[in-house]
Amino acid sequence: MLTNRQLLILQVTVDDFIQTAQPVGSRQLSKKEEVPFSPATIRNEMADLEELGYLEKTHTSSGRIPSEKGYRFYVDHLLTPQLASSDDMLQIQSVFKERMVETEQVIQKTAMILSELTSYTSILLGPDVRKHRVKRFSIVPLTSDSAVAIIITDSGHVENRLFELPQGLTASEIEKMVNILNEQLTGVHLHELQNVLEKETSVLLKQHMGRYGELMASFGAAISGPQEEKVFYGGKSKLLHHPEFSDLQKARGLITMMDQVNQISTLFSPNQAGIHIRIGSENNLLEMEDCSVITASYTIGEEQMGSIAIIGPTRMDYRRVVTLLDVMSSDLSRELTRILRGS
Amino acid sequence: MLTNRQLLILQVTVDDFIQTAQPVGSRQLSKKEEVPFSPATIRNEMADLEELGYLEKTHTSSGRIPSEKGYRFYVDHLLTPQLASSDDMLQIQSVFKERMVETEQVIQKTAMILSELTSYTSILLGPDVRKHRVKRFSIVPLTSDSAVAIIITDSGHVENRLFELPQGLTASEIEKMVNILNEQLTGVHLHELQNVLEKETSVLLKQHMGRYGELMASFGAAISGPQEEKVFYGGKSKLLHHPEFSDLQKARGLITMMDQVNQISTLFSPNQAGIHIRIGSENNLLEMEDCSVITASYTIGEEQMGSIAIIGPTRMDYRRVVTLLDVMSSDLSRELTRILRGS
DNA sequence: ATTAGCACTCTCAAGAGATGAGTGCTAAAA
DNA sequence: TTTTAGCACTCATCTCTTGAGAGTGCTAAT
Repeated sequence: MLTNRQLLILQVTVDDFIQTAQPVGSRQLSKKEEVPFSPATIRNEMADLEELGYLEKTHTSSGRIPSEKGYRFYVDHLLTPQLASSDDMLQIQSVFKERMVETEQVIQKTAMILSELTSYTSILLGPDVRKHRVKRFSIVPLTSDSAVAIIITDSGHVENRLFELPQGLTASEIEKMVNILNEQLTGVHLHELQNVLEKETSVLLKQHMGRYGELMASFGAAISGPQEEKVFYGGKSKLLHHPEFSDLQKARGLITMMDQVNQISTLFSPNQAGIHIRIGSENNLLEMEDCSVITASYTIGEEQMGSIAIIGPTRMDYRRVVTLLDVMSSDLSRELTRILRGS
Repeated sequence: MLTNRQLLILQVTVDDFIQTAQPVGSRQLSKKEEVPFSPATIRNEMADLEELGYLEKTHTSSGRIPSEKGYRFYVDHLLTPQLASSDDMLQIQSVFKERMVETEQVIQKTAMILSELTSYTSILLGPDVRKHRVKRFSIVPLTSDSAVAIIITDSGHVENRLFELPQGLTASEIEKMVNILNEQLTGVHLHELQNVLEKETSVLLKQHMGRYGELMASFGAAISGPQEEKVFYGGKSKLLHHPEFSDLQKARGLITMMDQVNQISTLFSPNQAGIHIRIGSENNLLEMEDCSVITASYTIGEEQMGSIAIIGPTRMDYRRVVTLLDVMSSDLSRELTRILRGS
């Protein structure tokens, strides 16, 4: 168990390092009002904190910097909540002032403002399409052998896929098919779609349609295709402005990683409420060794819909980011709910 | 007018610099078989070429590097066409082997392969939506006061927008509206849509609809909203691996620029056939001072539809990129035409 | 338990050669 | 007249040294 003095020194050390990005020395610390001890005392305490694994040195005679364990402790025990500054609040309001009607626009703008306010990179995962329900089906033939299938969800999201049409299908057959689909599938979750289609709807369709097999092969494949969450970035280049990435090697790694969408999802905790912080190697990604990720999620109505993440250096301003993310996620939830449930 | 010997030396100098990224010296050049002159002779010629503005020195006693004017001359007069290697051809075929049905997939994959083959960054502008024609309109009410408008184009592209519904509009009124829209607007170019809607269709709608004014305010705004070309990137980080961007300052600038979609469009020449090369400052963008952009375009059927661009350092392998772009743009055109016009 | 003092360690920046690649110029060779 | 050899000179780069500065650990005094 740490003594109060050790807690104080750890806190001030982390705070200082977050601000300056420079290793903090004992003399420097003792000058601060909050720390009424002599450099020698501080040195002793720091040596103990280092032994316990909370602090590190960059070289034998440098000041100390927080270790991952140090950040973890700081985040878990020393992070006092804080109200968002009125300045920040104003900026956040501005996102929602325009009363946009497209969810994508709102999310994109949220991403931008977040990265603007934090000077880190933000990633927003778009609404999880698979949780939406079918509102309406539609099939529009394009040529004699291709058509586009359209699914409108209750949230106003529109999915569309091209698929091949078997030869000789008549317009009235297609119409019949659309009717059956609408009757049978309205209200079904998108992620259950394939299932229901195969098990239940197929029986009905088989009765009413010629060339059932061919049709379902291409239609089924089309609508059960990948429904990925869309990824929105804010300020991809912001990260490069922090001194920890003045190493080109690391900068390259990060940029490369951000271009690989599949890697991104590993950064998000399984969609759960509240704010989560992953520090450095906790991200299980080599490129993210020097980064921390703070995630939150937003809801539409009552349901978890998507996630918000801020990526910054491990030496990031956790307090500020947590505060902003907290405000932002609830504001975003409110706004999206307004759009989709009516104002 | 340049002598033959000057042409030779300029060509070899540019070729060599493109390969090695090192200033090329006279001694080094004279070792090559193609250049049967002594270093001293080459020095004299190089001095002349420098005076004419085709070559530069990085410092007083360094070898020469091509100036922008040098690259321009090289590209305009010294670039002998070349057949794509069979290895490259194989790679390119692989994009189209899978017979994908979604245009976006094809374009995205094209972007990826291009950047893979060139080790530069590729940008593909998606099909210009405004050139597509309306195939079908659809309106799906979501709540009592909002609906989603859907436009399906003849190319299978689907545009959708949320808009607000005036209170008390009945389902049959909406149906009537959709019918009118389909009758009147089918076959209209998307970029003429707003025009036709206001001038012609509005008369009809006014006769049959209650609350015409309110409805058109929000519906009109929705469907005439921005229809931007989608931008696809391949290998955003590839650029960072070239030595000219080991300067962090420049790297940052580039990455930042690529995130600003509006800047991207300035890189493309007005959509015209053939291959265009812009070197360094010809791009009129500060961040692109050290980059060249090579653009081509692809067609669907007969019509110019979108553009392909490769961004590399000014010291890029022009010959190779031009060749690849040539092959790729015609292959992409063929494939997209197949998808949309039926195989 | 705390602090002052001191020797020690390490980084960083500036300066001094040394090296090497390359140039321009001049005079000799072709 | 054109080409080439030779030579002095320039500049970037690498390495080594040096000194300053910041910080530490340890010991002894408070």
